[in-house]
Amino acid sequence: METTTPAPMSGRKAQAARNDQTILQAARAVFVADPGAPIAAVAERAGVGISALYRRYASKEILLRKLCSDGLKIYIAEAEAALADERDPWTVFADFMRRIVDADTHSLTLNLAGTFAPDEDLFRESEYAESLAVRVFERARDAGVLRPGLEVSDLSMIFEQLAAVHLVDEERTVEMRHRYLELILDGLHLTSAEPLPGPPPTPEEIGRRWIVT
Amino acid sequence: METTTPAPMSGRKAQAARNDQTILQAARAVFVADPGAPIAAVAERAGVGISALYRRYASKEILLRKLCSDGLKIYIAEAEAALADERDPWTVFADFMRRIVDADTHSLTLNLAGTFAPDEDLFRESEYAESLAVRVFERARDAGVLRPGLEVSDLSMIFEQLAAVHLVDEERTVEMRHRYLELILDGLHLTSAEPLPGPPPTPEEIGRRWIVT
DNA sequence: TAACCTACGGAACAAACTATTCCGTTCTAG
DNA sequence: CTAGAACGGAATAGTTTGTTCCGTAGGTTA
Repeated sequence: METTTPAPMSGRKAQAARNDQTILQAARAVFVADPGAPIAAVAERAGVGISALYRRYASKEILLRKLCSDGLKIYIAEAEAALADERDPWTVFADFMRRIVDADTHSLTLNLAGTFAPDEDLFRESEYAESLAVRVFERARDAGVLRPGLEVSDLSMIFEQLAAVHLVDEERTVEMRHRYLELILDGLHLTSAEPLPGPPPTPEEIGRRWIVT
Repeated sequence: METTTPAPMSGRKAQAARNDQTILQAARAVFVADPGAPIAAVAERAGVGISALYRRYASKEILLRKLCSDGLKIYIAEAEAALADERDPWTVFADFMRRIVDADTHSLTLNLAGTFAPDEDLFRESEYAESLAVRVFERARDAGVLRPGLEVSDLSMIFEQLAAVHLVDEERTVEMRHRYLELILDGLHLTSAEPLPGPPPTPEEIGRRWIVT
């Protein structure tokens, strides 16, 4: 007899499936708080043994890549959603930024840059994500709702700045990030203001930080 | 016979005095780039041996405190200069922020929070610096040149965000920080805009991050 | 039920790293 | 010429951490 309920919620398989999630969440939380954290800290936070980790990820580096890759997938999904959004260009753009800040996809980027060797796959995903970001940005710029002189690469830098906001309480941290995001959005929306000083970061300047030494 | 020239620029003493500077600069550069850097990295960057370091600072922690303390002294000097500045309130305030970003006093703060136990002296200096910042801020607020709802504690958070901007080239990094500082300043100067969302960080939330675990 | 296999907990291991100490050397002042 | 300040850098001793290994428990199948 077959049921539509996915799994009896007990049984070894279900437990393992749940651990899949728990471990990834724990890993994210731990590495965002401390990029150099030992793998044992992840296991502890997840409430599992170390071997439960190694069963899933053959090495720390592979786990790190997985986390980054997941972050990119979220970023991609949000960017695609923004491109499908029919509301007025500024609202779409601002909401995109708000959702990225909510998803906190840049905390790992910021902390882990240079600590592990990017994958071939990771590289491809990253390129694709960037190409979507370009389209989201250009749509706003072409609609004339952005301050002159801005570039897509400014977005990366802004996301990273916001990811640097850190209080001990996680919920308050998110609140604070939104506080400063609104401040920045107001600055970005000043369509008749002077361009910002200094040439914007080049894609190369942004990418070079990922090279492992 | 006594000369007014401070030192013959050769001799062991002069060399040592020069090393004092070199070592501090090197330490700053190294720890800003990597807060967990080994002390040997500082020596190498300074082009001296390890014992030249230990002759001056009995331990890594003491060196770290020295760096922090120096940063605070600069901050204090800039704040005092701002309080003595007679130009219009907004210019004074904005220039204060620009100079703090130039001095880069928050890179260490941001990176080192929680990695060493603050001194009694350090604590006092920090309190004094904060009290000055309050006065600089309140002068601007009372003059009505700030967006409503802002608090002094917002300044700390903003400085830390800007300190998170990092490219490989140091000069470009400073340039980028100024780019985003102008963006933020425009937001802060929107005197008739809506207050920012979420309660501002409390002094306690900001200070708690310094507790060593 | 019995054999078997998956997922797991966590101790044990080995490699790497790093703050600090120590000793021989160099250079200068007197 | 000599005492000693300043130094370079190897050696030390302790800690940290990624990964492996082995024994166990629960579920599955025949």
